Amino acid sequence: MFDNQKESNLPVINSEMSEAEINRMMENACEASNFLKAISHEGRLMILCHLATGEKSVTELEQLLSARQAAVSQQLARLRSEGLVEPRRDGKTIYYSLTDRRAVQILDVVYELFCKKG
Amino acid sequence: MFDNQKESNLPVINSEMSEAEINRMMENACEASNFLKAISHEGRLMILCHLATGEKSVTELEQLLSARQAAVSQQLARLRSEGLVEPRRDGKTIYYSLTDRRAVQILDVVYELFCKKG
DNA sequence: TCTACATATTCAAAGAAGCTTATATGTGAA
DNA sequence: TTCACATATAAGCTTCTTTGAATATGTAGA
Repeated sequence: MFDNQKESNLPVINSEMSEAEINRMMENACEASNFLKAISHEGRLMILCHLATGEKSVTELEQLLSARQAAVSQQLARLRSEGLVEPRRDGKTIYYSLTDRRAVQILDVVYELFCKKG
Repeated sequence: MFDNQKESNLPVINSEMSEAEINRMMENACEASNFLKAISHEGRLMILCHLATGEKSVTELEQLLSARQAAVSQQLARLRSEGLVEPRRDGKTIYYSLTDRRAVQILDVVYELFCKKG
């Protein structure tokens, strides 16, 4: 096993915590959990990766993911509801871009850990 | 909107990528997606947080999470099957600890983003 | 060996999430 | 206004996930 304390800046959780602190922590965990669920879907993860290189229209994303219109639109709806992306209309087409620096930061780490291995 | 390019080290994904490169990327996305799914469960996320402060027995985790024995054990089984934690037996009790630096790194970022806000 | 304790596993039920098909909305051009 | 295109939403279905209850495994001590 490796030594966590050396690598992590995570706070110590102990029994001296007040109930308020524990509640706040549970809320944070819930929020983080929702965020992670939103990005842990393979299609949505790929969408975020593609958007990280610049805004894309829905049709472009459909092609990049080889997925159907409705499916992509629903995945975008989910990301929108989490505040991770935002739409910009230009005529008939709608372009999506990232709005949340948190998404980019997590993606960076995920990219480090899963794409640069080996 | 903010400028992704300034903040991110993510690679550019363009149409000049070979099929092999795209396949590799899809595999990575799939692997990352599985990893993120494993940690995006509120209970499992809390378990990982608790383990980040040092190994804990199953009973301790049950109390910390106010959850039932079977539920905690199943969550641990999932984390075990993903290779994120490992058990150590000492007499009748079994202690769990983190085994995957990736979990700690993601947790660090998540903690930064969701617990230090405001 | 028998018993008690700690943990794991199995299985069925409940719930959540995702996809497809069909339909609706909004925009530009004729 | 009518049509065509781009996107969004809704409904129904299927599949995955999670949970609780019951049961099994493994260990220590009497």
